[in-house]
Amino acid sequence: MPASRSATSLGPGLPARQQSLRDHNLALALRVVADAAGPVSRAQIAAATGLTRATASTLVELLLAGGLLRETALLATPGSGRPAVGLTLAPGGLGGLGLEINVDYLAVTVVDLTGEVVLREVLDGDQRGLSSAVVLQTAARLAASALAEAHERGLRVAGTAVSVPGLVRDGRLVRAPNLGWYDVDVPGVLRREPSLAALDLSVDNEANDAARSEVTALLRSFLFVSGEIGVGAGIVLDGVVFRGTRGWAGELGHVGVDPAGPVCRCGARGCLEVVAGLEALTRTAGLAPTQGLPHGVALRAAAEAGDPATSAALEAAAVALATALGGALHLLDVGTVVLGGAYAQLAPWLVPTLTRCLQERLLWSGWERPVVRAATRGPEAASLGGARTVVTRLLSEPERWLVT
Amino acid sequence: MPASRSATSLGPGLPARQQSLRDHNLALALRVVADAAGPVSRAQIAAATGLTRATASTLVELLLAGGLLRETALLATPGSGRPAVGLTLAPGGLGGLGLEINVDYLAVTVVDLTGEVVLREVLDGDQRGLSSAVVLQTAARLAASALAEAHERGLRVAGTAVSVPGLVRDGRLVRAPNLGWYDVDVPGVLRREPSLAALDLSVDNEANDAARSEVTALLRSFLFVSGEIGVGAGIVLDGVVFRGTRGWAGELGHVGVDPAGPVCRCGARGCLEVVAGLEALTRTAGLAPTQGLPHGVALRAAAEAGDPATSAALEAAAVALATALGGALHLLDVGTVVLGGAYAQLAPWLVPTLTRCLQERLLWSGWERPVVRAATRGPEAASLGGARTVVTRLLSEPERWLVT
DNA sequence: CGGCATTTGTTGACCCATTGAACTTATGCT
DNA sequence: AGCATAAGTTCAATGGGTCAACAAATGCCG
Repeated sequence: MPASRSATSLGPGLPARQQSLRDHNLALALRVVADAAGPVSRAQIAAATGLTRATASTLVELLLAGGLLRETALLATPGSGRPAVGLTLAPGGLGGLGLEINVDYLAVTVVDLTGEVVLREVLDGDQRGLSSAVVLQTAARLAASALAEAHERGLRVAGTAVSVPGLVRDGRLVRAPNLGWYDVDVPGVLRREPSLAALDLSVDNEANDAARSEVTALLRSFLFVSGEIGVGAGIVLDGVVFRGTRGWAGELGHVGVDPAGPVCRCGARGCLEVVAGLEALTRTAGLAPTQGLPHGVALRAAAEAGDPATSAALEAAAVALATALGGALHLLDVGTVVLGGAYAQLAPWLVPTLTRCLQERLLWSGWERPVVRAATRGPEAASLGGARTVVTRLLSEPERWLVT
Repeated sequence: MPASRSATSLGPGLPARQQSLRDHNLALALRVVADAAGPVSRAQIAAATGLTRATASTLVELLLAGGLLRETALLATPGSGRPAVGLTLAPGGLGGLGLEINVDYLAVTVVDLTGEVVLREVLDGDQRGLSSAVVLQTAARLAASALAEAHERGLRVAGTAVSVPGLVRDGRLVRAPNLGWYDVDVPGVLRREPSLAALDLSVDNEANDAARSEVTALLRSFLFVSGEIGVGAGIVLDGVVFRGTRGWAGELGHVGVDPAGPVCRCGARGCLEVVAGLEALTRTAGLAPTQGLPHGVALRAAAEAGDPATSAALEAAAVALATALGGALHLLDVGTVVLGGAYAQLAPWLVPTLTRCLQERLLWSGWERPVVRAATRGPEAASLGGARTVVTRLLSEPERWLVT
């Protein structure tokens, strides 16, 4: 399995110094441990990286001293020879925090270096109508308490990822229509909470972070489709979210699926969003427009009850989704679709038709089957994905966390 | 302007040695010279890269010895102080060769380190019906003669890029329907020509290489749409062609644009290809199916003559293209479309409608205008793009070309 | 039970690339 | 002519990886 990923120090355009060698090789050694199933020996690190045993040893020494690795029991050696000392990622040493601010809940997740969830909290409640300052203060308190709790358990949080349901540019939330927020300096406001003041904060779109939460060793490239009132996609290529030239990539909702379809709020005709978005689904299913309550819940209930109008609406949505996704998969050459957001709950009714239509549509379905499945995470998805991102970055630049 | 690009030595997963430092910094220094408008001094290289003047000097010394750089006249210094020695890419030293094998012509282009065309030859002639062995032998001879000619002018060709109109996987041409070729070992056959035997040969899809030929310092991310009987796209992101997980990315032709459209040979309904491909265009325009002669020529003639059926057909194609491209631009967050292949010739009739429809469709057209324009290159596009790719790779790993 | 092969991890001399500071070279300005 | 200024070079110092030898810890076999 290729270690892959990227961005291990030595950015292009930057000069390489001796220190860069160290940084690169530290990350390399650390990644071997992170990607391995069980404990790993120094000799195995040397073999896997191509470095000398001598170098591997010194690197491991530094990582141990920095609290990133931990020695475990001896490894069971197959043949004869001196037994190896096992090395694993240090649990409970360093970790990452993810904080999600969404329309009807706030969520926080803390993970350790292994990516395991240490701590999670979801705070339900409709945030619409509240000012951004108030909501962000609540979120900041939530994060601060999680931070304190994590600290109490001996976990140093290395950074925080904030997920928001809107367009992010240079760390600022440009607009979040569903919250009614425009041009909010999210990190700035969060940092007013004293215990967050010094933290390394990064902000990204909620769908991107949710997509990241679905990355596994086996599934590293896929399209994460988030179906809510709007329809968005997180494009994940080899474990990395593709953001496009301006960070606006993944606008699946405004892919045209029917030139004869209804007019969208964007002005065009037959966008996926107006055909298969939750509002359209609810209307086509003949359900009353739900106030406050998420559309997904009502739809799922109706589908479970076997309501024929709802079934027909879901069928039509699946066909439209297949058209849009077929185009996207052809363009990007990706083989897997993960249904997230409200689509995850509706997956049992969407997947069969969607899969069938995609198979009919995709040029390469004769060679490789397209895979469509529901997201595995609920509302904690984005905060988990954010927290994992922090950890991934940590693993790729460990030098920042070594005591000097 | 960011130097960007990528892949300057030190691949992820590989250990970093002292030599890697050298390699990285050599490429860095070389890129400064390559990206600069005029000659550059050692001191400027040092300043631009962040390296010491001492290091910059030794790097330049190596690049001079390797024939990659050349000293020019002194630079006009603005103030006082010792005048600087100018450095430029060595013209006529190392270069790259691009060879295109297409349905109705063969083409070869040789460029020097600066990307300037040194030599070009196009051999017209329908290749259909001929066996791959025969065609490839002709192509090999063409390349060999270009190689000899270049050699005579003192140019060392560092590598060769072969462009083919079909699906490439691991260097093999899996299938090229328009040529009727299936599973051809292109490099293997080409290497039977003695003077090509030792060359570094790489193979890629013709549309990808044509797309590369449109990359400039100002335009580094765009969608290159190649309209022939099929419709393909080369996705260029920050100067690099995006290939997808299996190398099949850019299949724009089978993006669905009309659920009520005609059935495509892929089995689906309303693919872009059956609505706006050349065959469809010719048919809708009421022109006789042209034998041998490229469809594009007949269409352009009819359009120039003001034939109303042709105008209507082009208008309809532009609308369909806008639907497909709107989706693609939304997904990828790219702002520019370059029309290539036969679309380039038809651009005057396509661009106005296409631009208008895209502006109506794109969410961000209020902030930034989408740009649609015709490709600047004719049949030499792919071979030029291929040759440039060779040079780009050369510039990113200069250590391979330094005498030891 | 003892010697031996085998593998792990460590030590120290060596190599090599970048740094930093001093130095030389070549020009413009006064 | 003298001085300021900037370009390019030299050389000892720094630091990181390699290499080979070695010590440590185990299994195997006689």
